[in-house]
Amino acid sequence: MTSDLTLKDVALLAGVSEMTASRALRNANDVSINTRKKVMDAAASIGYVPNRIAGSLASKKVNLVGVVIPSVKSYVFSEVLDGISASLKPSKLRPVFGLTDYDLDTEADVIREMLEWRPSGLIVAGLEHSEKAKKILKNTTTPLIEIMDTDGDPIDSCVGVSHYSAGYNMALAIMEKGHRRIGFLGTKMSSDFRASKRFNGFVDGLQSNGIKLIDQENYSSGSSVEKGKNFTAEMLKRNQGLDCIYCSTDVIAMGAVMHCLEAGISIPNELAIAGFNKLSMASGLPIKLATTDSLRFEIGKLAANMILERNEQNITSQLNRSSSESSNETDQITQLDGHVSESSEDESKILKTLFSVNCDFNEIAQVLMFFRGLDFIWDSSS
Amino acid sequence: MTSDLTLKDVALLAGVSEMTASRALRNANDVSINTRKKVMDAAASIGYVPNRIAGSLASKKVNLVGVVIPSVKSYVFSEVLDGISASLKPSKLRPVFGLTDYDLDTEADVIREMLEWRPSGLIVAGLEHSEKAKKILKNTTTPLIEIMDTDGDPIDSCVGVSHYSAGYNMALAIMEKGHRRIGFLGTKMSSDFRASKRFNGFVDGLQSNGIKLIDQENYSSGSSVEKGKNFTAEMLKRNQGLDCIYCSTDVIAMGAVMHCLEAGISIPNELAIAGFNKLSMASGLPIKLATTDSLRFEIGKLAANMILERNEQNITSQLNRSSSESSNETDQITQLDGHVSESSEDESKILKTLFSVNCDFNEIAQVLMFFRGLDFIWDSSS
DNA sequence: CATATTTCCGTTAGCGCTAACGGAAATAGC
DNA sequence: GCTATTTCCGTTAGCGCTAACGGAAATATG
Repeated sequence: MTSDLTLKDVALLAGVSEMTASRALRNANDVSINTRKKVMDAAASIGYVPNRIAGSLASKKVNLVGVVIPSVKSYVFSEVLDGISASLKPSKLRPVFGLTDYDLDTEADVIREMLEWRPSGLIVAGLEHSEKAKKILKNTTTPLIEIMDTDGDPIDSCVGVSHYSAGYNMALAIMEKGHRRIGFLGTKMSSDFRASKRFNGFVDGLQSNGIKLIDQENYSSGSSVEKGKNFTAEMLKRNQGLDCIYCSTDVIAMGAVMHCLEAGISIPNELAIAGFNKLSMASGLPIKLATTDSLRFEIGKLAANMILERNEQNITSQLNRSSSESSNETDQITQLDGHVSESSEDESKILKTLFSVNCDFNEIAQVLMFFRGLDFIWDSSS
Repeated sequence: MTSDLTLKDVALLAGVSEMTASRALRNANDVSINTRKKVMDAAASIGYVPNRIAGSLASKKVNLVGVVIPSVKSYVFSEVLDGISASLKPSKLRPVFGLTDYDLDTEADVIREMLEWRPSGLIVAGLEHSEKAKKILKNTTTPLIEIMDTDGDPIDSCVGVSHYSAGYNMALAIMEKGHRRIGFLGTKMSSDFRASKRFNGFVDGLQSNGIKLIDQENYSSGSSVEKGKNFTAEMLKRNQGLDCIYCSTDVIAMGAVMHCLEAGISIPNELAIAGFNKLSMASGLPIKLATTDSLRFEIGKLAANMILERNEQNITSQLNRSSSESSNETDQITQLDGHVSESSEDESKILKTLFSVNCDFNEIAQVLMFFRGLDFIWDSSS
């Protein structure tokens, strides 16, 4: 309706210069209380909404954090987003989400699009990227946190859990409970690297005891309780004497539980079931699931905090720079740049501390396994 | 690492003007194949990433769609986001999400922040907003779609289902099945308007048959399977002879089912259970849930499509404008503005047709209820 | 009372890109 | 052969805002 209002309109109405109006609206210094009120009132009266595009261009500050994840449908990433939102809420930074659909080419496009906005930080799920994406990411000054996974080489910093270890340790826990005839149920792993790492870890874990998988089913497309239920039924039909199924996620494991409830199969006496993620909705099952906590909320929270820290660093280093002698500034900048690039490239990567994950061995529900997450943060910036 | 590259760098390297470089990179017309390749190569060789902030300011096109929702944790909104993403994917528009935490003041802030980016469209969950938010929304030229709900007055356009009707019709369906001693289980409704509308509709529906709720439990904070399970247990303990529970969401209803499975209560013979949303994960239950489809994906898809349509309209109307005589342009604009503002303000709102929802009376699973969604789109722009 | 300091506001000059126009070169038309 | 058209590229002038500086007015200092 109202054609777009600009600062000029506000300034004219308030009887001040554009600059003063700008300062007043941003709560910057150097404005008297009276004029500030005048400007505020003027802006409110005409319903002025500042143009962030112009503001960001002029100030070179964008205050957006790009978040690149495979999907929002999965119950996994939504909690990551929630953690990120929680961390960023008190700050000026806001998350912007991009979806890759588990496709590396799409991911590269999304990352590129994100960087075109010159965000204050970038959070990307996973350590696997296309060559194109890697090149872009290595070339950028934007703080980058790769999340969810730690099995691989982070480009900048990363926060996550080791999915290989999750699988490996779950295998050990399962065997310790005496199970030997074990099956695996999960999605096709070509595109879900973390699921595939869990699978590999699991197989290796079994192998360490000389045990091999009896059966495995890798169905395509997304996980669902229903699929878990149906495939469990099929797998049990195929394999007499199967005494344990490791599912690639809790969603599938819930389906397995559902089948057992329906078919009257006793858990874990006749069949043990393990999943991954520690989804909250699984906690309502009549039988508690054995699972590994993937610490989704915490990972999101921490990743966002790391971005915040980096931003504060940038701000303070800029302050230091401007407070020092203003002559010969080019040298100063070069030095700063040199320092930053060194610390983020050459510095040996530091293993920080960690989450302590509670063991969740549920005796009441008669379930058999638990797993202590092997989780760490990899931060090249400290 | 590389300090930020600009178009100038590319242009210099390619030996052309900035304008030509800009055109080449945007695949615009008026560039020969040779120079385009030269520019592309130059850009690739130095790893140039265009600055969208500057581009958007100059072209006055932002290509972002703001999406304002209460939460991402809830299994509900993630599917809406998915629908929006699906629709926008083939276009140039990209979704940006903002979370309100079911708080209207936060919502107003988020909406304002979104509009500061001058998005191509805004999708906001719900029809209830703070006065401040309403004022901003009424004042903006940005296409606005309010989603999820239709019980109320949309500011611009809306897509959703009637939650009041969902509750009302579920009550009718339940009574038709012969149930009379009915309880309600849900979250505190002060902040979740749609849940509260379902509740009111449900109570009115029962009332239409002279029936009153036996018991109700409105717990605070979010829904979870576990809470549903525990509160069902409590409600059954309090009320002998309760024969049906209507839950404010499927998540809670799943918990109710879990309790029954655990306690050996037969569904629906001893206790009928109904929910809302038709969540896919509920489809894996040994017993199918009675529920109402909230058409989350479809709503998201449609809302995004409406934004796309509006944008095409704007583009074509701009084309028409520029193709007509270029003199006296001011008049033309005024006329256009007048037309647009009239059609979006004064035009009587049109009830379009809609989704046809399949009835899902599940005989196999022995569940008793179904509901045909009363869903429509409210579009003031057509 | 003169000077130093602080408070406040305006002016200038961009941020990095693109719309719009104009003009030269290449091609077409007769 | 000269004009009309098309193809291609550059120049100019912003988009709406803010950083940085400078200067006047108000206040503090001796």
